[in-house]
Amino acid sequence: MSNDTAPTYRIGEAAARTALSRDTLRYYERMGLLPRQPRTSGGFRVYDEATLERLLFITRAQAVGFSLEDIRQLVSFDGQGLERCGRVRHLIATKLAELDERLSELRAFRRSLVGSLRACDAVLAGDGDPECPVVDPEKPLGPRAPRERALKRDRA
Amino acid sequence: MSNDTAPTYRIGEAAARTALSRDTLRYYERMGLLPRQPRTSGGFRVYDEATLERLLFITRAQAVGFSLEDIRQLVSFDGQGLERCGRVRHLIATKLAELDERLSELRAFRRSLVGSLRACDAVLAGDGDPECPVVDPEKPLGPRAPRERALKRDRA
DNA sequence: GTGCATCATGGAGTCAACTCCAGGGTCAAG
DNA sequence: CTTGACCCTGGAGTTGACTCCATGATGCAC
Repeated sequence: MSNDTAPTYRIGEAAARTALSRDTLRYYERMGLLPRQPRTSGGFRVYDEATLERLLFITRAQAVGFSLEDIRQLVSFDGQGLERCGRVRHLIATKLAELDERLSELRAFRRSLVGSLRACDAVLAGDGDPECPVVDPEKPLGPRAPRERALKRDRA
Repeated sequence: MSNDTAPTYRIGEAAARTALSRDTLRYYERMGLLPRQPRTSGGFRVYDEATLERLLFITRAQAVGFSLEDIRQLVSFDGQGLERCGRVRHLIATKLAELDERLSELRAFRRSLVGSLRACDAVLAGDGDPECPVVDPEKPLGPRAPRERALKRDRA
């Protein structure tokens, strides 16, 4: 039998693999987004692959606009059985509806951005007045990444 | 000649019409998201329709994930002429690219949510183990509205 | 010309989500 | 068995985006 036990990581590795900071991992644990992680005899947190998955899930959820509290509610249903599953289903359905609303907002905003881009091009091509149409009556705006999570070292 | 001058509003009306608070309007002005508004002789801010449009634009931009700083950059190019338009175009193009990335994140997340919903349904229908698949290895999450901006009165 | 709602300003407070820090263990290498 | 990298906890600090407050002026109705 090959000795392929599932790999585990300490907080530094886990942080590197999830592109979060060590402090953020500890913070998530305090906030209940992760259960208290198992520790080594010396007290070091140990992360397994499933937990890293969970962290990536959290990151994606955040990136699309959920608060940590929202996320906590979803992942903290750590009871067992069908009754829990029913509640989770309900939560997910709710979140899905919210997501769809956000999606259509995003699309509407995208349309207005494209419109502005074209208006800009028209102005730059010399058609009409040299008034950039973005900053005046009908101006669209651009999106932005949810957060700069740059893994700054934790008191190296 | 009919006396149809464009309507203007004081801050309370403007706040009501944009579903923002008075304080938020003042805050946006301080932060440079709006130019300093014209005042009545008594010093009261006056808002016109174009400004309300701008506020709605800001709200939409925020709802899809932009920071006020992002938005400020876009709306503060209040110079004139083609050179400004070129810069604005560049900014918009950048934001558009970011937006598309966010859109695909959202769609990916949506897929994972739908998958979880189906997994929940399967469990609830009695197929397989009664282990809700959401909270374990492969759990998706739901989205959330950007912010609850409920127009609390400004020291009514 | 007196009320009363509405407004102004400057500054302090709040909340979420981190981020940093001090003081002190753990552990693998040499 | 010392050293340097890494980790622990508890708590304070930071940033963005508001929100609230005290004090005082406006403005329209009666």
